[in-house]
Amino acid sequence: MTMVEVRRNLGGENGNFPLGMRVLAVDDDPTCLKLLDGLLRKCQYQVTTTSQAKTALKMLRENKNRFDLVISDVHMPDMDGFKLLELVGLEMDLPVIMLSANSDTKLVMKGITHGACDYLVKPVRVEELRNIWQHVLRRKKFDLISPTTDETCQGNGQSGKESEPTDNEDKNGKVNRKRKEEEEEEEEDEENGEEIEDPATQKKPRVVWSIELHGKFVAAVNQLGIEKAVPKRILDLMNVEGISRENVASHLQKYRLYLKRISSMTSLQENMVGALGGWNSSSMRMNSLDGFGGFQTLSARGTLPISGLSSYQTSGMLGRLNSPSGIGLRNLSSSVLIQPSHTQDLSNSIANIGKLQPVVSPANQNASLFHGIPAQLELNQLQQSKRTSDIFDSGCDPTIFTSANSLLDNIVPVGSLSSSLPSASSNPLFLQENPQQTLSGGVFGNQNSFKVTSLNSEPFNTGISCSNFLSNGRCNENWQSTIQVSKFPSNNPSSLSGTFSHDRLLPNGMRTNNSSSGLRIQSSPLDFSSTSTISAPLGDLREIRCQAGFVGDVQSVNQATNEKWGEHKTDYTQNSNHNFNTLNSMVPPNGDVGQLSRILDQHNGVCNGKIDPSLVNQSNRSPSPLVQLSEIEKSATELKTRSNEDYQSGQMKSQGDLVHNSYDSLDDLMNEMISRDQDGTMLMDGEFGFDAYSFGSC
DNA sequence: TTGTTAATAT
DNA sequence: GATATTAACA
Repeated sequence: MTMVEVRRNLGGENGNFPLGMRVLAVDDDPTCLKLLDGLLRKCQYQVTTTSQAKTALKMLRENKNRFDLVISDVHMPDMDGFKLLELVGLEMDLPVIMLSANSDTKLVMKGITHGACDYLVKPVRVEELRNIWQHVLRRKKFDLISPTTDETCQGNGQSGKESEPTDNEDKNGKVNRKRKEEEEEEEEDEENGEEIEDPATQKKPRVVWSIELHGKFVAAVNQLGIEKAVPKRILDLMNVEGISRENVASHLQKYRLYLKRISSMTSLQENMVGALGGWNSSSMRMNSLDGFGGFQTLSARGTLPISGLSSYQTSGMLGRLNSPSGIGLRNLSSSVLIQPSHTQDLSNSIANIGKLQPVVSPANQNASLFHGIPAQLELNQLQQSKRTSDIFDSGCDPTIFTSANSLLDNIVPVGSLSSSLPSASSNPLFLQENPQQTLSGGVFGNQNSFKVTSLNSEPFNTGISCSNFLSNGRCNENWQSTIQVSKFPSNNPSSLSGTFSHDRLLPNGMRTNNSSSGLRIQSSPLDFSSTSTISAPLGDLREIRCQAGFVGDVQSVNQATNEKWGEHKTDYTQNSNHNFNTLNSMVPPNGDVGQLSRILDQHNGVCNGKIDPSLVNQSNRSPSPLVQLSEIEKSATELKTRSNEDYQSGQMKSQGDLVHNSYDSLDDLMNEMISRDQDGTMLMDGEFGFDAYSFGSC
């Protein structure tokens, strides 16, 4: 309804509002009433008079639309003016003007608070009556704008009608007063047109953390290192206008919670694995271990497609042992930084986080990422398929593969790795070896689940951090940073259940003992958008015994490296956040994908005869099932026969799928895992859960 | 002032 | 419930 229409209605038949406005005048004093009548008529109002309040009320009730406004004396014998005011307000919601010779402020206040739209003091002047129409207009306008409020008012009136006047009075008074205030505001707006809001009350525009913005945020955080990432610095690094320190602080808060959640998920996963059985007593000890090379990356649920496999190895280990470590990344259009690190120098590593940045050119990513990886993948897959056999029972699982289910709500199907791999907009993470890292002894020394002989007790620490930012829609879900750090547990002779016999060499160059080694795949019940796993290289391992305790590696590592986090009130230490930092820091600023292939090559070379660990850790779902190496090897060999390109371009299918299905043959497994498009590129299954693989060793 | 956390708003 | 803003506190 337009204002014109409102005024037409207000004007009644003639449409010349306020001319002809229908006014009911109530006053017990005939003289005053007569005078009032005359004045109102002088204003060309349509006037009805009565000397009795009850009569007035009756008239109003008979036809609620008969009058536009009521003018009532306060003091009347049959009914108090305020009572009439109240009832009118409740029942008709007509504007009521109080009239009284008493100009006492309290009385005026009472009238207004009880809902009177005006309070006139006798003798009333025509000038005052000339503008009373505005109350009608205002009331009508208000009704149109806020029918609900009016409705409420009416409702209150109805309900309170029978109750004590005092109760109703207060209630009504408030309502009416509020209305009055609103009316005044409206009036102001009308008068001032577009009034400038008070800067003090003006709300800040809501900051939407777009992907780009978040990307800058994460970049800044990475650059600073999570430890030093404080709102102000982040803001400075982001160099974005329009956001305040508070905004950043808020986002940082959320980001931290996110990381924490991830970490807790990891812990949960570990715990579940341990609790699910399949782990013998010795394996249970793994919790006490510093953690063995298995680690996984987690990503927030969101839309991170991940595709990419890379392997890395610790530099120290590589140099000496050439033992390869593999990392599986499933991150398309996301940035992932992975770098092995040594536990001992976490602080330094963290400081270097900022240096980590994805550095792979899209063109090369495909090849480089997958180069040399196939074997490991194969192992994983094979093991998964063969999961029915319990390798752990046999006693040795040097290598652990960890895969986490995808948390991603949206998984982006990848047409091909090359296409899916980081584009200019995406920040793929890549594993890089850190040549500078040196192994320091002691890591393996105390490991229960894992025994390595000839390791020299060198600490082995690997870490991966992945940060994935997808370009797809939701920013919050795009936090795909995952971090995993794994430390190789020190070897604990007591925990050794067997010796690795290096009888067989896996296609990827890994040697495994049929009886003692197996792949173990760990899948997390939790969805991880991206998971990456790293296999810890076991350089000089002559004997390796593995217990199915790799799952706990991450946790143990965290504990080992949590000194810094411990400083925080929040428990970051237990989570992967810490790891994340470490990993990031470890990643060489300029690492290139080429390293992956190189690493892989090394891996092949190193593994020969030296490493057996091949456990694929299939997370919670089936912790115990293990695949025997022999079978794995066989499968792996078959896989190897396939073109290398296929492997490189291939992507893993969700682990979940794999888990649920047992494969009788390699082909089945492969089919299940990989779908290809016409170009021969692998297609990522929408429910792809195979986000990460971690290789415990070799 | 700044950072962190919790409460509150959207 | 997820996010963002704001308040409160160290």
